[in-house]
Amino acid sequence: MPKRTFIRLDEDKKERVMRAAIGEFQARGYEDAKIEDIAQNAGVAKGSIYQYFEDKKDLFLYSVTWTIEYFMKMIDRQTPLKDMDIYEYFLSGSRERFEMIRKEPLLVSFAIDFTQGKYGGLAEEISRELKQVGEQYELKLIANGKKRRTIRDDMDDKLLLLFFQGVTEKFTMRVMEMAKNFKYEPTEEQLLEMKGLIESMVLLLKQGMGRN
Amino acid sequence: MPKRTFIRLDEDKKERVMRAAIGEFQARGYEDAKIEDIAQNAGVAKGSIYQYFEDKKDLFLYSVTWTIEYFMKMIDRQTPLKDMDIYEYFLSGSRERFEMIRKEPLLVSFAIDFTQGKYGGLAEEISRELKQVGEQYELKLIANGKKRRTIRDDMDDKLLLLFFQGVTEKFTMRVMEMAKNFKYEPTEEQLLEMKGLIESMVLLLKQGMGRN
Amino acid sequence: MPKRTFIRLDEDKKERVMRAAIGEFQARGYEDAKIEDIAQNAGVAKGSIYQYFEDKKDLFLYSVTWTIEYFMKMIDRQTPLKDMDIYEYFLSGSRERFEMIRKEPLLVSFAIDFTQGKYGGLAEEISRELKQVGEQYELKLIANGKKRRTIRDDMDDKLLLLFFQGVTEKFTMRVMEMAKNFKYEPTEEQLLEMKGLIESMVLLLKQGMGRN
Amino acid sequence: MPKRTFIRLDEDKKERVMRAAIGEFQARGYEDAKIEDIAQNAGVAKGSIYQYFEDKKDLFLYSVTWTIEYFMKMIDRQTPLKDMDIYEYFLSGSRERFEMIRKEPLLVSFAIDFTQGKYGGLAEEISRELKQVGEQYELKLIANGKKRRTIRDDMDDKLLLLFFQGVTEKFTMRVMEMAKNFKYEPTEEQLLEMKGLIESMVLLLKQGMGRN
DNA sequence: TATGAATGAGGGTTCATTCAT
DNA sequence: AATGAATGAACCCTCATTCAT
Repeated sequence: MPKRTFIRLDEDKKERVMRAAIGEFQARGYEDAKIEDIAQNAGVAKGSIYQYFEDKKDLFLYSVTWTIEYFMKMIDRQTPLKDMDIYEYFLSGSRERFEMIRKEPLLVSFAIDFTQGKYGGLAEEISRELKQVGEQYELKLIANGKKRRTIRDDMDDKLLLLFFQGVTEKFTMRVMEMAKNFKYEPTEEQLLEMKGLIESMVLLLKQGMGRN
Repeated sequence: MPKRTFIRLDEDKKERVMRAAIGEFQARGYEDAKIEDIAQNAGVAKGSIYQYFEDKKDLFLYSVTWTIEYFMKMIDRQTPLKDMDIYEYFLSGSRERFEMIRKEPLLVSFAIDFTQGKYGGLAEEISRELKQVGEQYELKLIANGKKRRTIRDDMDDKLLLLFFQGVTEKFTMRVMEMAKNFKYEPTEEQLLEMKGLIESMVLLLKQGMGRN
Repeated sequence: MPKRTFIRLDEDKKERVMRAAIGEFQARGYEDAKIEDIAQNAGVAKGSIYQYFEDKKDLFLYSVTWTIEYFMKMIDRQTPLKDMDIYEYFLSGSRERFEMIRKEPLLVSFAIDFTQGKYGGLAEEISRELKQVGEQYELKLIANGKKRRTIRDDMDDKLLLLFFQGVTEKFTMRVMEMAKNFKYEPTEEQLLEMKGLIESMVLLLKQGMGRN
Repeated sequence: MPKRTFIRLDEDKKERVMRAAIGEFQARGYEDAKIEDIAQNAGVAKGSIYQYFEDKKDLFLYSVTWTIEYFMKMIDRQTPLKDMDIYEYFLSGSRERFEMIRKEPLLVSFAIDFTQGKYGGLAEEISRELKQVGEQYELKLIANGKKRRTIRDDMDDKLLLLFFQGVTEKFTMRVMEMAKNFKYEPTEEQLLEMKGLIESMVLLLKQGMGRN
């Protein structure tokens, strides 16, 4: 819910503001984030922030929304995942995914943090939505897998989801950590290591929830 | 690092202060936590908090330490798990674990949060300790499992640990949520549901990382 | 002292701006009045206000002047009151006076407020003018009355003025209040009630300051 | 509604704070009044004001209440006015009243201002109460007068009240203005002038609403 | 000339920390 | 040692005024 003034801004300034905000929130947490610093980093005056957003909370909430939309666009651009096999899901676009992590570590870590509830009740409402979209998709993958007989059908979908999320979140975090460590282009070796990580994960997933 | 004054306090008051602090930090997050409210809830004067601790940060850090020590004691009290099978780990003692979650939901969720980095860099240093103790133990279970040939040996211990943690943490969270819903004693039915949850988890773990 | 730009505006826009300003000052008081709201209500851009007036104070001062001029014109238009008896003053033109209150409650109440000093020192200087014009006239009526022997001559004109103003202002306020309550045309009944009010007032005035 | 902290303060500090507040509100109006200046003038820290009052509005509201209570005490100390004749009301105790005006010009002018609605809607609630208390008393004086046959009985009490208030308020204002002009002790001459003013007023009142 | 975005000084408010009792 | 009042730095937010288009 930014104000009209913000909507009308040119893309460049909008992006500068949003990235400055996200950077500040991520660096200091919501309470400690200073509007003045955000404005400074975005290259605008403190007062301008209040021309764009109702208040600090509004700015934060839109930071979450903006990030979600950013990823939505990213994902849209990627191959349609409609009928993908749950195990293929990670093995396919993995290079693209690594790329994204490398190019947008700020957005990625911000997204992870608010999704995991690190911003307390603040982002809850918005991120719950995101979470559910994700869960819907994952549940569909699971249902698909049962139909294709690649996933065991002796267990409740909810339980399988728990298992699936537990494993994938943990590995994603691990990949994130690795990604943060290489500055520019990852070396071929690093990419291989990450690929190995993902393959192991898929193997474990397949073993665990697969129909053997 | 509380001051000498705090050390000398009688156990009851010490506990009241620590629980008030943890409750406040957990409810509002570090920045939003108010010393005044903590003092109030502990039934002491605001100034007294500063007789006990250097400052807010000191109080927070000790809240983490205190929680860690609490769990260390718990763990010590349990049957020596030395040679336990990794799958048995959850099935045995599950009732005890439920008990703890039910009796100390505050401490459990506080521990989960700071372990998972929800308090930003603040608790990192101290909580690393708890994390490592846990990890050491889990790695030992994994090594044991490999020896006993109950865990696949074609995969790196670190990767297996990741898998193990991902799954168990997610299920623990789920159990926590359930535990929050029953007020006093859980009904036999609720206990059964939780037990079913754990059994499914163990099954998935076994399938995934087991040697089939 | 509006700028040349304002002077050149067409009457309609000028009036919209002035009424918006007066409405805002009256509704919120000088300090709380927001230039933005005034501009909005006048249907012009905030910046335009600064093309018309030096600053907020300038706008306020001119609001006072504008109102005064409005009433001057009104008064000019009425039958020459030169030789009117002080008691007749209210009984004659009373319908016209009610009309004005009904048609311009905003201007009337604004005039009353700044005349009575509700805007602090701000309007003092300018409104003193209106006050003096009024007082001059009332003093003339009093002098006339003494000559005609309808007003007691054992009391100082200044004191009689005080008495006269006290009574008439209070009753005017009362009439204003009543006027606010009827939406469109006042019913004949309401007009009668107001007339009765005025007649009672005149009676009291006559008794008090008259020569019996 | 000051906080407990304020209630517990010693009388001297309480009075310093209240007078500083009233002085500031009276000098600059509500919006322009600065908490910092109030604190400074009271000789306390800005933050302390917030230990005493919820916020600026709370402080203002209590300033009104405090002033009212101050006058209540003053009046209580004076002769019981129970059965006083409406005309005697002003003639008796006039010297005491002048004294009060001279000694507490700040409180008096503050009281007049908020009673007359100069603080807009802010003090409305509280001052309405005060106004009604006053009106009740004045209506009683009028009823008494009718019984004693010192007030005409051919007119509605409400109308007589309007007349009475109009006259007395105006003259009170006039006396206030005069009082502001003498610094220390009023000269005997000045007292005489004020007395003359009051006597003229009573005469006019008596003529106007009296039974002749 | 009209517009509305940009600016930043100013002031209310919070709260960790200090201090007097 | 315990208390709770006192302090003031820090920060959000408002809005009159300026400025670029």
